[in-house]
Amino acid sequence: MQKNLPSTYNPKDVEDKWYEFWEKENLFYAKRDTNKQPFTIVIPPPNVTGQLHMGHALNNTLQDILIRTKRMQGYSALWLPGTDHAGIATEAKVKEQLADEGLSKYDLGREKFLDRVWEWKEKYGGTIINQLKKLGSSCDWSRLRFTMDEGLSKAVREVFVLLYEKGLIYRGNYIVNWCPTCKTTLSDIEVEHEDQMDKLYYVKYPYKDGSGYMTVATTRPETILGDTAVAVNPEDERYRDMVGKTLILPIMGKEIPVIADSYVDMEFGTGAVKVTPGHDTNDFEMGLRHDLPVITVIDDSGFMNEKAGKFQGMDRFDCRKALVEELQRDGFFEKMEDLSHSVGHCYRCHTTVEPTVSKQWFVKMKPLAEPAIEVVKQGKVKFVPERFAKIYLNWLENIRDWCISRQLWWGHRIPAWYCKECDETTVSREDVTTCHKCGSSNIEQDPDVLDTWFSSALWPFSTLGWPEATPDLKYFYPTSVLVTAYDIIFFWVARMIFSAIEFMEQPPFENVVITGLVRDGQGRKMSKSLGNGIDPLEVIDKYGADTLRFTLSTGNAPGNDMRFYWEKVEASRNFANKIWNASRFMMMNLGDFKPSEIDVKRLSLKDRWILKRINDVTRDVTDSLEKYEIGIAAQKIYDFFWSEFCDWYIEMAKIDLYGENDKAKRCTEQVLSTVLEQALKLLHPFMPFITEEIWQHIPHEGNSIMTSPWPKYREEWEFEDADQMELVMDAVRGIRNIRAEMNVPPSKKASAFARVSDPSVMNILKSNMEVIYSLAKVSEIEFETETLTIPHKAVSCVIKGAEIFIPMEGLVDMGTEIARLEKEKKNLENEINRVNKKLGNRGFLEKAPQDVVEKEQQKQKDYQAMLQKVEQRLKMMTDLVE
RNA sequence: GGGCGCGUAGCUCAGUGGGGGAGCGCUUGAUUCACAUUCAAGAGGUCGCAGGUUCGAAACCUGCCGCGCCCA
Repeated sequence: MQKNLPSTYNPKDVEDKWYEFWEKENLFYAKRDTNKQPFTIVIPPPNVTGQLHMGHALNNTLQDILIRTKRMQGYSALWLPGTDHAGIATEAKVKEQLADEGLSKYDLGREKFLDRVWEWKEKYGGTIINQLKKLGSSCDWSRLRFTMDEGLSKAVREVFVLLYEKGLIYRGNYIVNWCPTCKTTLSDIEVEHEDQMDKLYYVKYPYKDGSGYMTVATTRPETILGDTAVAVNPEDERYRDMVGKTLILPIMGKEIPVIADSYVDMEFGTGAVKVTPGHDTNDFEMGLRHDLPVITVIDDSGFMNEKAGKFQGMDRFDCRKALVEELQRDGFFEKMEDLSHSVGHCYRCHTTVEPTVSKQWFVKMKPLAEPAIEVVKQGKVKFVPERFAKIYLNWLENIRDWCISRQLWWGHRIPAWYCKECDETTVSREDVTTCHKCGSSNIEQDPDVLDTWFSSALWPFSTLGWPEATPDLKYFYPTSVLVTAYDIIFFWVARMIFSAIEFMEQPPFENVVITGLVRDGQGRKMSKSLGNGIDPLEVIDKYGADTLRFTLSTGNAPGNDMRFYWEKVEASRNFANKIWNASRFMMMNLGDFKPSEIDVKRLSLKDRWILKRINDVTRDVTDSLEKYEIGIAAQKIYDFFWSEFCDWYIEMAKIDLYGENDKAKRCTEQVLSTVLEQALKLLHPFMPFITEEIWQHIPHEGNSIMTSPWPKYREEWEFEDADQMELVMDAVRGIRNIRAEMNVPPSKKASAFARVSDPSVMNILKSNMEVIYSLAKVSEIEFETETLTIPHKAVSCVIKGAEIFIPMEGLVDMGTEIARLEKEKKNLENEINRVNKKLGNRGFLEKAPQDVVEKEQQKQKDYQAMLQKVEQRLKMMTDLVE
């Protein structure tokens, strides 16, 4: 065994080495094995153009923890990786690059532009994959997929055609969200609503018959140019007689009707609203109900078009000002007020979204949403934590049709061809050259591409080979769990669920584990514009991937946001170092040790205790991971390793390891080695690199810890008497406490007296005297059952069933000792009061479970005995002072 | 306007029916013997407020206050 290891762990020396080893040994490869259960996770595909950020780091750490655990538990564990073509983002990046050369995408033309994007993808698309490897992700890279791969593109076409044939995809003139900067449509969820301060303008619309005017309130006067009605609520008394009258639209001078629609909020403004079906979603719906004409007055760049008359060519916001001035001049303006309201912005560029009417492709959502609602309601798909199911359901229950066409070039081109001769649309799996109706070759493919999420929605099955019935699809589908952040439940999770139900006839996964966001130290979202992002690669470079992983997996519950702190990183780094040093200790002390099965009959109390503890921890960690309580699992193994294994067991083990008793030594070596290896295995999913590095140094079977079997709970390690260790530990703590309070340096060995009333306690303490000597720095303990003559100048502590005294050789400050005893007395009295109150309550005795009552009764006895001893001692000390 | 979450030690957060926890920070002491990225000891909390359910509430229910997020 290696003995000359550095005293601090250096991740840089080991991480890349082991990752290469795992890859070389093909350990990430998931083999279809009918003797094993499959366990499948598909990665939420990061943008191919992206860089790893903290969100990815968190999300992928959690997936890796789950997949590594299952792999060790004997499943055929597949973690399927890949990237997403990210239409808008990628196109934006390449456009930027072109701009540096003074070119636009139109200068290149579609084909050449796409060549550039592919070039760019080949060059930078691997970045995030390599970054995932740095994190330690045990993905099956042989199955790497990309949403624009041939197979996935085929799946997209198949889905489009099938939905079209079923009438679930249609093309129509409809109101859509338009970004005048990105020059594309956005789906409803790509619009971010933000409150902002604006003005609410009150404008007079005169009646045609000259009987005065009606005042309407609007935040967007520029859209007056496209008004086709004014609406009031049918219940509104004020306007009952006005419905059906005709108004003259200010500035434009044309006639528009007053209509009644229950959508109108009587409380808002004047209770009368202008209706602009061409530029407002709700107005558009109202327009449909009342058969109003649709007039768009703003073009795709956000400028007023030819329908805007003299305002043509003006920016929409400039037009607003100009128009208000004109209204004021012409006497149509009544007043304006400040108003805080919610305005939609483009999620990419933050431009104010312009609702506009245009011809787009849509997915009819109602029929698809219904079964997707059912599977969650019936628990066939479960969210962790559950509350996210509500968010999901609420969205699907109020869903509107999904606009899937995007005015971009990078993406899956819509497989629809329009005939210029007969106007027919041909939708086809294969590219076509002739119209399917009239046979004309004068046809043109739709220039638009599909929303990137359209292909992401198919990810859980398209990546496994669908629409082909591949063996992978058969074996690994449906997947087991999806791990993703709450901000893409609508974008992605919901769409995967309804797509999978439609095409695979079953949901894509059983469980959805929702993660929160990683925020900065002040709780702000990490963002490029704020410059407050922490680069995970920087953390890995400075502290190692294991440290980053542990930082992200502890102290946080599913679905809750977490803050990133360097102090937390350091704490995790310290833990890695602790693991390193505990292992180093073992390697330095085990010499020519050969592992063999533990002989339970030879074990000492400390051995039985630590075996019982690792056994419990094994069960608890396994259970927590099973419930996706990853933070709890991490905390449990952390506490065990540091507080129990290192602080107590290793310290106690030193006695045997450095002692003369060969049998005891061998036994301790055996236990030490067994517990360490088992702890390393439990830690492996969290910290794969350091555990592999150490495991390879210690005696082991197999070629990697990552494919070694996950520890099992063992009934033969239950050891009912192992709790006796607590008594010994209490004695050690008691003595340490006295020494600290009395300022006795550890270099000064004290001798102690123990007055023990309980013979079984006497036995336990006597047979573990060496432990007390060593850990509490005591040179000897003299035991007495009866009235031991204790030196007056001694301090004492009381534990269950015993009193321990340490003579202080004239150094005792009586005042300090009395104060210390008073404090202890008060603590005990408090405990006794609490217990007495409980036991004095008849309801408690009658209704509480028997074991709880018994526990309290035992406490009452123990505390009273302890209090009595403290009081006696206190009386003696005070008498002495007087 | 509707919904969700959070409020626990100085800070950041776990805990969710039966003696209030962790990390960091703070105080005191310790270093040839795995680790100062360490060890030992300690201080610090009417678990946001008010009601209720219960033998028993930080946890469950209701209301309120404060903060945040999502949807419209």
